[in-house]
Amino acid sequence: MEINAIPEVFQSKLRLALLSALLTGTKNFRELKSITEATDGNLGAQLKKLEEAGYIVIEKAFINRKPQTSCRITDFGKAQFKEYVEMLEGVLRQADACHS
Amino acid sequence: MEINAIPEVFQSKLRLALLSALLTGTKNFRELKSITEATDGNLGAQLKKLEEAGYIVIEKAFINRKPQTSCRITDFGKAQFKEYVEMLEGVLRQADACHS
DNA sequence: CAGAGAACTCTATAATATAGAGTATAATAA
DNA sequence: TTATTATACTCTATATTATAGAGTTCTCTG
Repeated sequence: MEINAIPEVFQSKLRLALLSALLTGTKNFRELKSITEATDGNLGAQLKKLEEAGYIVIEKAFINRKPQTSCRITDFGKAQFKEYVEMLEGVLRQADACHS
Repeated sequence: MEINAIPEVFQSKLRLALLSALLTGTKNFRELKSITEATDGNLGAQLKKLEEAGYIVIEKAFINRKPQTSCRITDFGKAQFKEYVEMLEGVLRQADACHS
């Protein structure tokens, strides 16, 4: 990943928080809302963007007779997240090398 | 640093690229323009934001009889960048722990 | 069928990034 | 002194994006 080509996905605090939450396991809409304190509308919109970008999958079901939207990060999403962090780590390493 | 409180500064590809470039040493306006391929207006605006946030210092001088704007990352800027990366590393570590 | 809970869609607003024109500055040349 | 040049800035308009919130849809319950 190039610093000049950072995916759109990572340029939003909320999307980053959602991905972070999902990295530790599948979560439903309610849980994500509670974790991020986003409004329904915004949460839905950003989840949709993450899905469209292939970072997560959204599954709808009725559980305990209530609708539940379950969100799971994809392998691609995980890999991209990791790549993003590794790119930043690379920047730091290079910076350290310059001053040693 | 908390995932829900990521500084504004990091929510822009261009600002991130500028900080990355400056982590390896002081650079002038021309160099940053060439590295990021930003327009003058946008570059000036984003550099100003970085300066206002205390991440960089901007120094103006005439070198070789030409005006030159020299940008340098501050200790605070470096520390924040490092904190940001470390926070993301923490997220990854936690995620790995969940699947081991 | 009415009501409740969940999550969505839609729309309007606010915030932000970006482009580009125009401007200020200092040095130099004439 | 005036014109010219290079640099980087300011200002403004536009485009993009995030966000809030109202209203809608859906399924189950009573």
